[in-house]
Amino acid sequence: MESSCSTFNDIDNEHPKSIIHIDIDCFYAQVEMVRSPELCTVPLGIQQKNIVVTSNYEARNYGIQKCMLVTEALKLCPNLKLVNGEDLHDYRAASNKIFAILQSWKCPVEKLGMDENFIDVTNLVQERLKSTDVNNITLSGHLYEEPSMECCGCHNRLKIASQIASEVRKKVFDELGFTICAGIAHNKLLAKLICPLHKPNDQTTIFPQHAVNFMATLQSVRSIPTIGSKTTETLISQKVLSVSDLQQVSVEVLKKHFSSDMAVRLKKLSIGEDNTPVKQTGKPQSIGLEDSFKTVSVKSEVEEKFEALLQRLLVLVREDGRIPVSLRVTLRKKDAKRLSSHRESRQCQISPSLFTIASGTLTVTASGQQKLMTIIMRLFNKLIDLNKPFHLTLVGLAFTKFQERMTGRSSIVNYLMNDISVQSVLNLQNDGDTSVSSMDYSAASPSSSTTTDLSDAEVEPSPKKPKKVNWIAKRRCLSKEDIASPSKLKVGELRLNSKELEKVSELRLNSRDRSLTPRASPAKECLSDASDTMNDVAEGGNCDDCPSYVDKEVFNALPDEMQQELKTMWKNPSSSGMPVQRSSPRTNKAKPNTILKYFVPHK
DNA sequence: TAGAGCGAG
DNA sequence: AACACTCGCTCTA
Repeated sequence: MESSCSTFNDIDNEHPKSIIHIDIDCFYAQVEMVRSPELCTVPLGIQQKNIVVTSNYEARNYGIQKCMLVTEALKLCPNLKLVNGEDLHDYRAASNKIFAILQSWKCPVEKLGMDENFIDVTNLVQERLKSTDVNNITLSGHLYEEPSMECCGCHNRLKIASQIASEVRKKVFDELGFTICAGIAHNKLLAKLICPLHKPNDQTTIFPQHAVNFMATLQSVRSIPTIGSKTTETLISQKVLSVSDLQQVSVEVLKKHFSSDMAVRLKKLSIGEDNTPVKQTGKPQSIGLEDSFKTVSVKSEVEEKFEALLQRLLVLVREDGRIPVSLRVTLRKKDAKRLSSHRESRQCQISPSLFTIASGTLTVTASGQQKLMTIIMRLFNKLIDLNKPFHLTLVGLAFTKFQERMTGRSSIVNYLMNDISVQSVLNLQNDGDTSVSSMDYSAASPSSSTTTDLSDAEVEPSPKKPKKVNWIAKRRCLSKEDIASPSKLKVGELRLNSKELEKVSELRLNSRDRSLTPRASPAKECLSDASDTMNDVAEGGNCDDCPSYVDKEVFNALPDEMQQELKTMWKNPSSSGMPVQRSSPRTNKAKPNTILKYFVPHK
């Protein structure tokens, strides 16, 4: 059942979007080959523990496969050159560099792990279409299948998208030396699934009309993203094994085992339909760590574990720069029945005043750390009855909310309290043509004067208001430093044992030290009290017009217009969304946000 | 809002 | 190959 297409050629059509999926070839191996070009000509394997996690194509000729035992791999290829890949630092750095390049097309980019990205080039395609002869558009790279009929105009759009994909691949190769694959389609699902059809260093486009047939070529339902192990199990229990099976089974049957929404979703996926948006990747919504072990049954031991976790976690939070306002404690009890991940957790709000911002650096006082430990153990007590014996196999700690999702203006205040961010903004202004100005969404975003209310209400964006949702998505972007500095890493990509973690932490600290302007001269320019809480400083600003937490040099470097606005804001904090009290309810009225032209908040 | 479950890499 | 770790999304009470 091929989807019927209209012959309309306007924007309001059936397949309006153009999505590129980017996949870096044998990522770890390429990082090593780029670093040491002599490795390019030999079979290379990346080793973690005693397995080869990936290999270059030279090695694959010998039959080396992902996650093969080292012994086995060496049998197949005695000459296999092995490089230890347990320290992910350089891989993360490379991943971030690539991400930065992808941002230069000024389209939403969503990072998926270290070696995959989605780019929504819909708007860019639309732009290019205006200055293109629609009768003479060529496709770049492979096409899954020649079209047998006209469609809504998506063929031309996807052809242009394929050209963009070529540009992307060329630029990444020219600047960093990485070869990558791309899949081009009108949605994320198809773009991702079509991507590996021609590997390595190549690209494939699929037109919507071939979606159903293409999906039917997939062996297992498991190959569809969002269908994981559990869903596969359930489907198999209904004799649905292949994607083709899923295409044929009735929604009614599916509804017996899945929610109505999920049932419909599964059916759509099976025929290649997917309307999930590409979400601009930004800072994580939670920062956490966990530690597993054989067993811990003593309270004091638990306390030590949490203490250690907290220390590491505070490093990460400091690097992130945002002030956490919620803390979660997780644990896993030793369960006779199943070792599997039966976690339990408790969380609570924490006072932002536990954290201090001094000279742009987030810190926690000793007493603040003690208070945090008290909170942690209180949450722990909610999970465990200390009067009874207990056996734990895992403890975890995570900050799950951050103080920053405030009004447009107050988010600017956050910028000024974090010199890394301010620098990134200044960079933006100084070299406007920079290739990594990820925050310029002028073409895609609604005119700023129409979107004034950036109040708390948007923390939970209403899916019914696409405009607002767009805005949220666009506000979630990385600053230049986020991308360039290896110290700003997505915690989710951290997968090291504790020793490695310590090493990385050191690296992060070092690189941060380098990236910050002064070494350590706290409170020189202003009479700021290091123990000021954010609330305190917000009310007690001095230093002429700018409060103590603002670097005066930075302030002076800002455009006059913005200086004026900020001064007004500081004089009248209560009406301007200053971070006086984060408990202030949703009283924010719409207000001018011209200042947002200069800042794009982290989140 | 908190907590659990699922999915991804 | 299975497991460990971290993060995001969604559903439910």
